[in-house]
Amino acid sequence: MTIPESIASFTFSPLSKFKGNSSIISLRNPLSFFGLRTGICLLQTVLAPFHSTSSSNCQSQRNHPRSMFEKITNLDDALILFDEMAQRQPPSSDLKFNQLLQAVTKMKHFSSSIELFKRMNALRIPFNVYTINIVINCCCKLHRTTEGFALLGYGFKHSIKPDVFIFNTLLNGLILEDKAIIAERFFKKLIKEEICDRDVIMYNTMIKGLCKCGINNKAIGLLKLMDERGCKPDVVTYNTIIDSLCKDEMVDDSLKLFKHMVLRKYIRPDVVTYNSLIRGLCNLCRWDEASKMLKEMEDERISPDVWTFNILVDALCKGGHVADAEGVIKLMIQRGKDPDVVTYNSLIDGYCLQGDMSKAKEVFDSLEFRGLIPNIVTYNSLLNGYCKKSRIEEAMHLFQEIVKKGLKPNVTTYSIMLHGLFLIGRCKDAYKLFNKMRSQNVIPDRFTYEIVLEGLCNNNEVDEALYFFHLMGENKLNSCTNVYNILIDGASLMGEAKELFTEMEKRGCLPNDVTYRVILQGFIKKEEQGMIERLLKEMEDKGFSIDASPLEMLLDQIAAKSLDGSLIKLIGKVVPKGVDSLGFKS
DNA sequence: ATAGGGTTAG
Repeated sequence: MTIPESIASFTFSPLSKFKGNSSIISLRNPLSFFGLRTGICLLQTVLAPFHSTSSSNCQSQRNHPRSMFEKITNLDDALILFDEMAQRQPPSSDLKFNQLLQAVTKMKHFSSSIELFKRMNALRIPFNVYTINIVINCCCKLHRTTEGFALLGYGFKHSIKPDVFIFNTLLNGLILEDKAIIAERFFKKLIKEEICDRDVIMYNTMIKGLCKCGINNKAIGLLKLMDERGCKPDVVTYNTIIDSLCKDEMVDDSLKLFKHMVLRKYIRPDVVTYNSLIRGLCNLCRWDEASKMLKEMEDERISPDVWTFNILVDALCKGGHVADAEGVIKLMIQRGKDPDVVTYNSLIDGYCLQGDMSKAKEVFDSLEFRGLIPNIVTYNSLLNGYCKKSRIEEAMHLFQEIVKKGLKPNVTTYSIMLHGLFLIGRCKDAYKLFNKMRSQNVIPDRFTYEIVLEGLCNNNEVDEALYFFHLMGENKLNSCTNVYNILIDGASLMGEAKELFTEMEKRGCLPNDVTYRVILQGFIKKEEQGMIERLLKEMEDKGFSIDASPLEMLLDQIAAKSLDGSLIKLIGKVVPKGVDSLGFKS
């Protein structure tokens, strides 16, 4: 296979010629993705041919909105128009009302849409199956799918027979709310009892649901099944699974599916397909392949969009190459793709990661001038930067600004702040903030709990941590292994640790390598021969290997004769393969 | 000719 010229000019840069191996360079230096010297010459080469035909002419095609409702860009105008339409004699058609409702929905004012529908009913303005679907969709987007189902009944009363659109909307609602089991039952019922026509969107929606709860195989199974049943999968079907596989770091499987789609099924990939794959490859630092993909999409006349550029900017920033990210932003502007707030959020994140808070702040301040409005993610990035540098006062100040700007701090915002407060030992303030979070109805997630528990442990508040942990009760924490690890690590009283260790298995959360490292270290410190033996045996049975740090501690203590040499045999069985220098035979 | 599905934050 030949490497495209434009990539080659970049990949086989002067340095790699000396080494005669491009992959070494790219592994060690992700920068090679964008050229060694300036960082962005690859992108320039790859992306240049399309420069003149960039999508600027797309805009001119949209000079004439299909309906006057597309002109409505803010909620107030929509509400005024509604009043006008409601008073008009003769009254506006249901078509017009639907268009208005849809315009409000497109602006994401879902509750307002529902309110308008209620007013239509109060005013006895007639509605149809489209109206009902728009409103059900609003309920679903607000995670109020139950109300969506209720509207179904309301429609029946008004002789509105639900169609496949409505059932798909509801199915999607269930999946948005993570009710996959109910969704699957609903889906099967629709199909088995032939309640409505089935179409590709119904299958796609169900496939998304399966992917969302991590059962990619089942999703692929359904993909095959729909094909067999004569419902042809389309690019969205494949995109859904391709993206899910990429997110689960199964990029090779994803690429296989991609090839299957293109070469066997003759389905043309689109920009979303490429974006998913490029993101997946970047996340695994497979830069060369990512740039090949970029080249491929250009060859296929699929123009990178703002998402594509944002993915590149984000990957570069996360890899610490902020200067290159800045270069990509210049490039995207050249190509007529205006950077959005997501672009700059990544950049802010990148500067924060480098610890360059003044640059981060500079980018943040530039948003206004660029006509962009910072969102909660923007604030979270900056907050995180300040907190990590223990600049808590500035963080606090920013936190207050969030509320002033009419934004709502979310679970991430609070978690970042809590982390910052614990970092500088302000446990009391952290506790206060935690309570404030609860009073604002922001639900802590597993990260929040981990931050609180770790924060307390690090500040020698192990008893508080344990108390807090038990207060959480049966609260289902997905990563409860992590939580136990933190607590076991924090509990210097080893009796407590032992209890937690037994308790975690009882609660169905399995110890992992971190658990064993942490608990082993504790018992080595306490020189508890018996417990160490038990743990080493258990590790051998479960196939865990010992970490470098407890191993070193163990050997030191054996050498100092504070632990018995008979342990050596057991240790040999849990030393990871490849550690031969220590003279163990496994 | 007015409704439904796929890609980015700690």
